Amino acid sequence: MSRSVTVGLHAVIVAVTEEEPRVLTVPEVTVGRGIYALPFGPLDPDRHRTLELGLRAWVHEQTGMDLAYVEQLYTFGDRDRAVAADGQTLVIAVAYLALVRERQVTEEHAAKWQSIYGVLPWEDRRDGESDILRDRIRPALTKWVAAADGECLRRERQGRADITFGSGAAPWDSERALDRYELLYEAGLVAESVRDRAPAPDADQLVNSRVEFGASLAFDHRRILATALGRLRGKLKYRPLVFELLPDSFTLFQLQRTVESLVGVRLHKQNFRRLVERGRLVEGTGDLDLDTGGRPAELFQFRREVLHERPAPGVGLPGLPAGH
Amino acid sequence: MSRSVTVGLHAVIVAVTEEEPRVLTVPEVTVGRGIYALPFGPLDPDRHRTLELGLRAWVHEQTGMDLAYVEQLYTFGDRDRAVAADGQTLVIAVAYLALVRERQVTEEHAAKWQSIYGVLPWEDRRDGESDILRDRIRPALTKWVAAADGECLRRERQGRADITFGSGAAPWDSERALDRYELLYEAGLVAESVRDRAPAPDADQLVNSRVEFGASLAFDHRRILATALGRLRGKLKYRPLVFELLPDSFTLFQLQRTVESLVGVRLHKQNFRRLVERGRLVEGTGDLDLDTGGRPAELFQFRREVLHERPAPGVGLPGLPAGH
DNA sequence: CCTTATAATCCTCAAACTGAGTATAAATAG
DNA sequence: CTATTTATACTCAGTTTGAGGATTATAAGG
Repeated sequence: MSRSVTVGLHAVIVAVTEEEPRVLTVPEVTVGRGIYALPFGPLDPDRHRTLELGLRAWVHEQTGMDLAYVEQLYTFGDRDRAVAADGQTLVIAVAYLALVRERQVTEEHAAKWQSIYGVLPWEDRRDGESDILRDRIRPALTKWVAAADGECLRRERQGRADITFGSGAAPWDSERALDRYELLYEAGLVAESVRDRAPAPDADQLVNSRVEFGASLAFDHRRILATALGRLRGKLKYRPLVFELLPDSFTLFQLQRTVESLVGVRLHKQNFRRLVERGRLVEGTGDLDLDTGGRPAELFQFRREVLHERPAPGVGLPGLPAGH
Repeated sequence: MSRSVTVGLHAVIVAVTEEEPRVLTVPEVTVGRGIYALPFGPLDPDRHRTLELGLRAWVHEQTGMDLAYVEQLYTFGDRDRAVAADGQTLVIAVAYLALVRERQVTEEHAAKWQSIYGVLPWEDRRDGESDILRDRIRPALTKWVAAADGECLRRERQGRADITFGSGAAPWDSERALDRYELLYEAGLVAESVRDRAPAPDADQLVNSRVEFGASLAFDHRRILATALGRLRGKLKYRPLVFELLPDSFTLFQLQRTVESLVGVRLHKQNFRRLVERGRLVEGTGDLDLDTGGRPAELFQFRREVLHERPAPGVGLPGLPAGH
C-alpha cells in the first residue's frame, strides 16, 4: 500500500514580557504527561483556503488567539520526523512565526507561555555567557570533538563548534541558533537525540555522559523553535518587527530591553538610541513615563511611515565591549 | 468526499553565463504548446526520504542534472494555485533554489535555459532603467493608481508603487522582486492575472489596456521565480553564494559581472574589489587571464576558510552614483 | 616602432558611520 | 538635602563608504 502525505501547520507564537521572550505551547498528551508542543494541526483542504488561514484556524482553536503578524518560517520534511500513529503517513511540517503582545490565554485553553531560554538556555547571553554553556556545554563539546575518529573528523568538529558557539577567532553569532541546536543534537547533548535514535552503535561514548540541556518539547518542536529564534534575530536587524511585540507607546529603554531579550545580548545604550533615532523609526508622543525609577523617560511610538521611506528599516545592534 | 493534499517539489535552478542569469525550464505540455515550467514533481513518500532528496530525484529525471547547492525557498499554498486535474486535490508547492555552473543539458531532455530577465524584464537595470519599465510599466502603474476608487485607496496604491518600483524618496531595492511581481499581478499587468481570474467585474479598466510584460511561465512559476530572484539577491550580500556560479578560478571582474547580472545593477569597480579583498573572500592563484582585452588580470579562487572565520561573508554591493 | 583603446590596479580624500566614553539633567527614596 | 537611578546630550578617534584620479600592462592598428 502506498504511503500518504499529511501537511502539519505549526505556529511559533512569540511574545516578550518582563524582558523575557516567551513562546506559546500547548500540552501534548499523546507523548506523555507534562510534555508541551507548539500549537499545530493538519492542513484540511476542505476547511482551509490557504496554508496561513489554516494555521490561524488551528491556533484559534487551540489557544483562543487571533494572530496579527505571521510569516512563514520553513517547511520540515525529513521522513525521520514522521512520528505519525500508523507509521505509514509522511508528515511534513510547515512552520510559521507569529509575533504578538502577550496576553492572558483564556482559561478553557490549557495553553501556556514558556520562556524561550528555558528551552534553549545557551542562547541567553545577556549576563555574559550562561553558566550552563560555560560549565557544562563547552566541556561536553570538547569531549565530543575529542571523541571523533581520526584527525580529519576531529578538525571538522572543532571548526564547527568554533563557528557555531563562537571561540577565539569567530565571535558569537546570535543568528546561528539553529546551527547550535543541530550541533547539540548531533553530539547527543539534547534529550531529542537520545529519544530519536534507537541507541546507535557509535552513540555510547556520549550517551553515557547523560548531559541533556534545556527543557525539551514534543516531536521536533525544539528544532522549529531554534529556527524561529534565529530567523527572528536576523530579521530584527532589517525589519521593524520589534514593534509587533511592544505596546503602542514605549520608552526607548523598553525598546532596547525588548531587542536585547530577543537577541540575547546587551547593547550599548547611547549608540542604540542614536541608531533608532537616526533611522527615524520612532517619534516622541510628548508624554512621559514616570515609573522608570529615575528621571522620567519620553514615550515614543513607531513611525509607520518609515516603511514607505527606506528599504531596510531595522533596529541595528550596537554591540557592547567584549566582557559584558 | 474529502479533498486530499499533494505536495509538489519545485526547483528554481539558476546559472549565469555570458553575464546573463538563466533559469532551467522544461516544456509543460499539459498547459499548451511552447509553454515552459520549472522542473517539478509530486513528493512520493514511498520513494523520497526527504523533501530535498525528492526534489533532486525529480530534477535528475527531468533534466539529467545532479544539483550541488540547494536551499529551500518557500512553500506556496493558496487554494487558487491548485490547477490540479481533478479540481479536488489541493496542491501545495515547496520551492527550492539551486545554483549551478551552467552546462549543456543532455539531448534526451528537452530542458531549456531561459534568461531570467526575459521572464522578469523590469528587473534588469544594468543599463539604467529598462525601456519596458520606463516607457510602458510606469505609465501603466500611473493609470492603475489613478484608477483606484477613492482618495484613500489611491494614496495606498501610490505608496506601494513608489516603494516597490522606487521613485523620488524611495530608491530601487533590488531585493523586492517578489513585491514588484505581485503588484504587477494585482494591477493586471502580467499575463497570469488575466489567465487566473475569470474576468472579474472590477478588472475591466485594466484588462482592456492589454499590456502584459515579460515571457510567462506555466502555473504560478513566474511568482516562484520572482521569489527566488529576490532571495538570491538578498543572500548574496551575506553569504558567498556567487562562487557556486563561477568556475574554480576567475578574475575579479568576472566575479563583479556575475554579481551585477544577478543584482541587476552596475557596481563601482574599485570599491567592489576593495570589499572582496578586505572580506578575504578570495585568494590569488598567481596565474593570469590574458584574454581580458586589456591588461591581463590575476586569477583568483574562493577561500573556503572564510566560512569558518566570519559570520556573514557576503560580497557587498558598492553602489554606483545615481544615473548609471 | 608608436599610438590608441581597453582593462587592471593602486591611491586619495572627504563624508558618514561606529564603538566607547564622559558629562549633565531630572526624577525618587530615604 | 543627599544618594541613587535612570534619561539624555555630547565628544572623539578609528573605520567604512562613496566617488574618482592616476598609473600600468596588454593587444590592435597604422
